[in-house]
Amino acid sequence: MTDPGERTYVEEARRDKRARLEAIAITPFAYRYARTHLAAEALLAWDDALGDHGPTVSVAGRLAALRSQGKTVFAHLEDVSGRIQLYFKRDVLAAAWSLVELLDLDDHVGVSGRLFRTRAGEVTIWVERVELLTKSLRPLPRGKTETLPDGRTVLHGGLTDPELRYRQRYADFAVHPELRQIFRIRARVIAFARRFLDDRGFLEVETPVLQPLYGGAAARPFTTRHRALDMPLYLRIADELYLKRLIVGGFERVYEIGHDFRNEGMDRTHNPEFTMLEWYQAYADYIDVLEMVQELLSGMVQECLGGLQHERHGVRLDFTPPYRRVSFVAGIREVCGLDVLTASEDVLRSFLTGRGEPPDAVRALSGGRLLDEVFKHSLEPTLVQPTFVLDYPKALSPLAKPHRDDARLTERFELFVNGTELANAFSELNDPDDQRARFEDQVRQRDAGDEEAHQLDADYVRALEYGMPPTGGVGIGVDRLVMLLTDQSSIRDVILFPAMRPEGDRHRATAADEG
RNA sequence: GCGCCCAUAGCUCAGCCGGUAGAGCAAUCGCCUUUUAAGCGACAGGUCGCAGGUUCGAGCCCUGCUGGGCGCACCA
Repeated sequence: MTDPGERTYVEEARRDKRARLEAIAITPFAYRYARTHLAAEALLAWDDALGDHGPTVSVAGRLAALRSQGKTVFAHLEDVSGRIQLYFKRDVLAAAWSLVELLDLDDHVGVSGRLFRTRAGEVTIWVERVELLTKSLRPLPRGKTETLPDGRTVLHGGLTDPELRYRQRYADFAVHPELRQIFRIRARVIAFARRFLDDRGFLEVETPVLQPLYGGAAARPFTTRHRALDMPLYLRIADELYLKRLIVGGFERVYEIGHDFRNEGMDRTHNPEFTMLEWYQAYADYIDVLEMVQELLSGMVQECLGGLQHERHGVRLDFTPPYRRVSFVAGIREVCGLDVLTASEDVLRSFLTGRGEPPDAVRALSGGRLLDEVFKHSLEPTLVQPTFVLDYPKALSPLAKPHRDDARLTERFELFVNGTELANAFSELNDPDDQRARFEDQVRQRDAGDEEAHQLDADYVRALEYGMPPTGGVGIGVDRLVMLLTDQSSIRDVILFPAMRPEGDRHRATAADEG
C-alpha cells in the first residue's frame, strides 16, 4: 500500500500538469458547475429521430476513461447516475484544447455540448465547452472495464486487495460504483423502519451513549473516562434499559436507531460498533411485538427489494407472512428428541460431545449457556425460512418476563432467517423485586468470572418500582438485516467505514487510554 | 486467543531446483480528427512488507515482527 505521504512518479506527473495548468491561468480546483443533466438523464434526452441535432446538455463528473487519438479524445464521464461518453475535437475546442491535453483519468470536469451518436453507435456529448473542476493528484486504483457485446461488463485488473478496499473506502466506492447500491438499500431500510414506527405512534428518542453502568445485553463494553467527573464511563452495549425508563415516564411508545458498542472480536458478522433498532410499546406483550416484527419485515422486503421472494446464497427465501412459529423446547425436541427442560445437564453435554464439540469445552458449560449450545447444534441450523422461536428457558433471559403458563420459561422470541438471528424480543420483566433478584444472580456470575454478565442497575430497579406498565420490546440488528437484504456475507460490506487496525505502527503510540 | 494462507512496479499478477527482477495496464514522449480493454513506436518505473539468520550467493529456505484474508473460538 502506498504511504499517504509518499509520491509516486505517476503523482509527480500529475503535479507537473497542475503547474502547467496554473501557468496558463486555469485553476485546478474550481468552485462550482451548473449542470443541466445527470449522465443517465442526458442519455434519455437523446432521440434518434432528431438526427445529429440532439439537445445540448451540461454534465459534471469524474473522468473514468480517457482515450486520446491525437487531435481527438474520447472519454467517459461518470457521475452519481452512471456514465456517458464525451468526444473532444481540437477544431471545435480551439483554445480550450490546451486544457484537454492536460486532463488525466479521475479528474472532475464539467462539459457542455450537443448529443450525437457515434459511428460505433454510442450516444455521446460533442463537447463544445470544457471546464476543469478538480484535478486528481493521485490516480485511483481502477481496473479497465470492457463491455461485451451481450451487455455484460468485465473488469480487468482493478482494486481487489481487501485491505486496501476497506482502508480506502473512498477509492473503493469511486472505482466500484455498484457498491453504492448496498448503501441506498441500507438507507431505504432505515427510512422504512422509521416511517413504520412513526405511523404507529412511536416517538423516536436518543438515549445516552456514554453510561455510568452498562446493561441490556451480555457483552464486554468499551470504557472511557470523564475528566470533570473523574469517573469511568462505558459506551453503551444496548439501548434497552434507558428506553424502558422512558416507558415508566409515560412515553408509552418509543424507539431508537443508533450505535451500540461491544468490545469483542471482529469477524464476518461482528463490527465493534453497529446499528441497533429497538422499540418498546406499553400495554403490549411479546406476541403483539411478534406480529409487528412480521409486518415490518415483510413490508420492508416488499418495498426495498420489490417482491417477497429472494434468493440468498442459492437458497430461495419467502418473506410472505405469516412466518412459522416454533417453541424453543418443542423445536429442539422435534429435531433431536431431547427435552431440554427435563434432561439432565449430563445428557445435554453428551449430546454436544456427540455432535463433535470438544469435551473440555462442553464440561465447562452449564445453565443457560448449555441450553444455548444445544439450540445452536440442533434447531438453529434448520431455521432457513423466516421463523420465530418462542419461549426461551428462564436461565437465558435476565430481562424477560416469566411465561404466564410455565414458570420455567420466559415470554421471549427470536426471529431467524437463513440461520442468523435478526430480532430478539420479549414481554419485558417489570416486577422490580424479580428484576433485582435476577441482577443479583448476574452479579454472582460476574464474580464467578463471567465478564459479560450484567451489572446491578439500582436506578433501573427504582424506575420499575414506580411501576412500568406491561410492555413488549424488541431489538433488531440493522447491519445483519441489511446483509440479508443485500445478500452480503460480511458485515464490513454493509458498513461504510468498518473498523480496522491503524495503518503501520506509527499510530500505535496514540492508542486510547483503557478505563 | 488458536490454526491455515497472503504481502514482488501506481493497479492486476508472474518469477521453476537458491544464481543480482519480469509482463499487461496506468505514467512519460512521438504518430493517429467517430474511438471504446482504441492502435503503433519509444522511454521510464523496484528497500521483493520489516528485522534477523542459513548460504559463496536469498524475492525464493529458517526465525521473529507488522498488516491483512479465511476458518475455529469468543459473541444471546
